[in-house]
Amino acid sequence: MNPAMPMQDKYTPADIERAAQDHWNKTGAARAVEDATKPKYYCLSMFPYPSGKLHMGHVRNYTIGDVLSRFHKMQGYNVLQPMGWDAFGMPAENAALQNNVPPAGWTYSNIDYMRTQLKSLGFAIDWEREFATCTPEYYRWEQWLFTRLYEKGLVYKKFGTVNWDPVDHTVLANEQVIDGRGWRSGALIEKREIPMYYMKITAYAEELLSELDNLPGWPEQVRLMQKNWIGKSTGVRFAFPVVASGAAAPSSPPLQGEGSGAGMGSADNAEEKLWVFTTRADTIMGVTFVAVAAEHPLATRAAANNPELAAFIEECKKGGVAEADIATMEKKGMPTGIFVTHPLTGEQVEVWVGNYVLMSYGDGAVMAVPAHDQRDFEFAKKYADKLPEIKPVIVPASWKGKKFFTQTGWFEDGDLKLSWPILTNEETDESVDWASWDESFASKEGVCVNSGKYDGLSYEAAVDAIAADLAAKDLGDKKVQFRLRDWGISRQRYWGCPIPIIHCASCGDVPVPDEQLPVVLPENVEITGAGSPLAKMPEFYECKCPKCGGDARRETDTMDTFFESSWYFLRYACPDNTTAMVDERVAYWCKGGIDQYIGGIEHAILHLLYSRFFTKLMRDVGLIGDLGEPFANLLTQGMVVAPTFYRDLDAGKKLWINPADVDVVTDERGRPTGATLKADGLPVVIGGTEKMSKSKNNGVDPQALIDQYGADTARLFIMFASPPDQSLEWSDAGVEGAYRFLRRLWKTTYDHVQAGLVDANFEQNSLSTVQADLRRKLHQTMGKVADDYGRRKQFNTAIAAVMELLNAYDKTDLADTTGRKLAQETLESIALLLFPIVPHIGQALYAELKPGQDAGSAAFPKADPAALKQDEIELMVQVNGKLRGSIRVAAEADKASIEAAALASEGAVKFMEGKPAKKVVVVPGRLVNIVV
RNA sequence: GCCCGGGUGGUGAAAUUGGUAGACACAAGAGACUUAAAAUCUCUCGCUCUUUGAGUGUACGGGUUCGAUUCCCGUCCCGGGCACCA
Repeated sequence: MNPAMPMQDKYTPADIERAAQDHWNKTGAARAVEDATKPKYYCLSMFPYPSGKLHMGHVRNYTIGDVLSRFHKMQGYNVLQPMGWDAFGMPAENAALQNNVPPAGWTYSNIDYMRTQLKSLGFAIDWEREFATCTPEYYRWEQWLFTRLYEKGLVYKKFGTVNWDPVDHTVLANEQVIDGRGWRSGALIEKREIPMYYMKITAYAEELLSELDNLPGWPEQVRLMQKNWIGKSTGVRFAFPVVASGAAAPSSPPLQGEGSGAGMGSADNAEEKLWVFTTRADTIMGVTFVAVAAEHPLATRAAANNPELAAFIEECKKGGVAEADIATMEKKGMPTGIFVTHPLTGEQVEVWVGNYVLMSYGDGAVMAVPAHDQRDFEFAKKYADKLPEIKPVIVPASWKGKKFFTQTGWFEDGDLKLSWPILTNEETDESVDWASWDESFASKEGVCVNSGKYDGLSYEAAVDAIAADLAAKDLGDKKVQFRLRDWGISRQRYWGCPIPIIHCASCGDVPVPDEQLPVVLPENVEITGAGSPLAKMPEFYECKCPKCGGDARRETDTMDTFFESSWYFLRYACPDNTTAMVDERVAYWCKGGIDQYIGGIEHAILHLLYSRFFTKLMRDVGLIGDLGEPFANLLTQGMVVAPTFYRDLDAGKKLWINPADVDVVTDERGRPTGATLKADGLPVVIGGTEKMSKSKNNGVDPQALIDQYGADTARLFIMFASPPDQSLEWSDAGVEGAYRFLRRLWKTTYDHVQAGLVDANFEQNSLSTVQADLRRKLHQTMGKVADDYGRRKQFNTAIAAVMELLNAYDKTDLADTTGRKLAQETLESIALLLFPIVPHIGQALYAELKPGQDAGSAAFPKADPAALKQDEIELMVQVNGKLRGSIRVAAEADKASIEAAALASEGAVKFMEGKPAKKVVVVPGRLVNIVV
C-alpha cells in the first residue's frame, strides 16, 4: 500500500489483505453516515444465526452483498451495509444440554468467533451498527411493541396444537420429531392443545396479498409462493343443521379458547349447526357425508358414549403436527352416528371424523363430494360399505343439452335421475366412469346435473344460485377464505425473548407496563431438556399484578425467534437509540424500502412474510411513517448444499457426521458407492444432499480455504462457481483456478508496472487493428460487467468476461507507445471492474497503477462509445435451420445485400443443392436462415 | 400429499427478448521449459461414424416454429418450503 515501496513480484494474499483491511479500518471506509445530498443504497444480507462457524452459504450470501455494496458505492451511492446476529434459538439450548455450557455464553463466544471470520473476508460492513437480538437492549423493544399490539387486539390468546413428548414431558419443535418420535426420548409423540399467544396476521392477509403486485424487484417465484401461502379463495360458507338426537350425550366444552374467530365448529344451543367452507358449492348436491377434525366438538361429543370412536380420536392425536406428515398420512375415518340435514335437499347425511381434516383451517369441517374431489373419492371408496353411493352431479360442459346414458337409462335435459358409475354420451360416445378417478372429475368446466333446480347451470351460475338460496334460509353465504393462519408465537423454551404478560387471578392477562420493561431473561440457568427452565424459577415468575398489586405469575413462554428477525432491518438505521424502538433515521435509510435484500430461498415464505407483516404493524402503530413494504429488491440466493453422512444410534436416533471427516469411495464413473469415517475407517451411511445446516452437520467451514488462499480467492471462487440464485453443491474443485487467475493478474500488472507507468490518455485512431479490437473488448467488458453487477446480478459471467479480457490482453501486441497506454487503461480498468468481488487485490493493484489512488473511491469504469465502434460484423448462415457457414458484412449493410451475400456463400450454395430458396429469414446482427 | 424451483460434456457452468449449444473455468491427456519437481506456457478435449467430412446432441416422450436449452402438454428424477430449524 505504501507507494514508496516497490511492487512485489509475487502475489502474497496474506500481506495484501492485512494491509487493505488496515487501510479501510483506519479510513472508516465502511462507515455509513446519513447524507441527504446523496442517493442512499441500503444493502442488507440476512443476518446469521451464530451457530459456531461460518459456512459456505454465509460466504456466498455476504460476498453477494459486499459486491453490490461496493459496486453501488463506486456508482456514487451513500451505502449502508450492516451486520448483526439472530442470536436466540434452539441450537443454543441443544449445545447447553450436550456440553453443559449456558446458552448465553455459548452464543456470545460464537458471535466473537464468527465476527473475526467475517472481518477476515474483508466485507465493507459498518460494524458500529452491529447488535445481537439476545440482548435486552434489542428485545426490550419487541416486548414494548407486543404490549401495544396486545392492547390493539392484534395479539390474542387461544389454544394451539403442539408436539408433546410424553417421556421428557416437553414440547418439541417439528424438527425434533423424527418419524413420529421424540429425538431424545424416542417416545411416540402426541398432539396436545395448550394456550398460546397469536399475532393476527390474517387481519393483514388482503394487504399482504395485494401488495405482492407492487414488488417488481422481487423474484416472480417468491411472490407466487407467498400468494399461494396466503391462499385467498372465494367460496361459500354454510351450515348443516345438526339432527337432534334424543339420546345425545351432554355437550362437552369446546377446546378452543377465546378470540378464535368465527365458527371454530362451535354450535349454538337453540339450533345446532355444523359449519363448513367450500370453493365448490356447485357440487353441493353431490354431498354424501361431512367430515370433521378429530378435535372438533361434534367428534368429542360423539366419542363420549362411543369407546370405539374415542379410541380412534386418540389415535388421530398420535404423531406430530407438521402438515407434511398429516398430508401424507393414510386417510382414515370413522362415522360418529351424528347426522346433519343437507341445507338444500333436506336429506340426512352422516358426520364422520377424518384424520385428514385440519382443525386449524376454516371451521375444522368439510363437506364431502366423492364424485368431484379426489381425496373425498378415495375416502369414499375405502369406506364404500359404510357410505352412500357416490353421486355425480357434474358432467363435461361439452355434454350440455346432449343425451347421455347411465346404468339406469337415458338422461336428457335433467328429466332422469342419474346413478353411478358409468355415464355415456350418446352423441359423442364418450364415457365417464366413476370406478376410477380422473382429474377431469374435479374440473370447474362442467354443467350441473342430478341437481334439481340447478341442473344445466355452469360453475359460476350454480355457485351464485346456491349461495343465494342458502342465504335466504340463513344457512350460509359467499365468503372469502384465506389459507393463511394467525401466527402462534408462544414457545415453551428458554433461549428467547420473554413474553411480557403477567397472569393475575383477578385481573386476567395483564401486559407488563412500559416502566417495568424489559422483562430480562435470566442468563444463569440450568437446561435439563424437560420443560422450560423459566417455569422452575420462582425468582423469575413470581411477581405482582401491575393492576391490582396482588400476587401474580409472570408468563414463562418466550417468543418465536422469527419475532426478532421480523424487524431487525429497521433497527440497523438507529441501533444506538435507547429511548425508542426506531427513529427518524429509518426514514432516510428505508425510504422506498431497503434497496437490496439478499438471503436464502428457504426464507421465501415465512421470514419474508413475517417481515412484511411487521413493517405494516409498525407503520400502523405510527413508528415508521408510511413505509409499508420493507424490501424493494430481493435476491434469493440458492442454497449451498452438501452431502450428509450419519450413523444410526439407539431408538432411531442418528449421529450426523461432517463431510470433512468422511472419505467417500466412488466407482469408476465417479458415483459414490460408500463412505467411511476418517477417524476409524468404518463405514457411515450416505444421506441426501441437503442445505448446509447445524442440525445435519454438513456445513463446510470456509476458514481452511481462507487460510490457504486468502479471502479474495474464496470470494472469487464462490462467485464464479454459479449464478447466485442457483443452488450449489459444494466442492472445492476449481479453487486452484481462482487463485491461479489472481496470481496471473498480479504478474501481468507487475510486468506492466516494471516497464514503467504511463498516462492512459490517447487517440482512438492511433491504435492498430488488433489494439482497437482489444480496446473494443475492454469497453464491451465494462458495459457487460456493470450490467451483470447492477441489473442481472449474475457475477459468474462478469468474472468470465474479465477473464476473457485478460486472455485477449495477453495475446495482443502492446509493445509500442500507444500499446503501453492501452495496457495501462486495460489494467486500471480490470482492477476497478474486479474490485467489488476481490477488493483487497483490487485495492493493491489500483494503488500500484495509480499511486496514491483509492480503488474504493474511484468511479466504476464506463464504456467509451468511440471504442465500441465496429465496421464489419460476422453473420451465421443456416440452410433449413442448420449451420452451414458464415459471411462478413458491413455493420450497416441492408437486408437485401445480406440476403444476396448469404445466398452466394460457399456453405449455402453447397447445401441448397441447386434448389431455389423458399424463404430467407434475416435476423439482424445474428444470422441468415435459408429455407429450401 | 400440496406449493415453488432445477435437470446442458468427466465437473462447475454459458447462451440476457425464440436465433452460432458448450463461452469462461476445473479435471484429464499430449508437448515445451527444468537435473528434477512445482510454477508457467502451447495444444487436444460433447458423443458417433466411413474423420480435409458428416450425423447427432441440452433428463425423457410429444407439440408449436423457418429456427426451441429457451414457449406449450405429459412423464421421470433431484432440491426447497409446508406454519415450533433458522
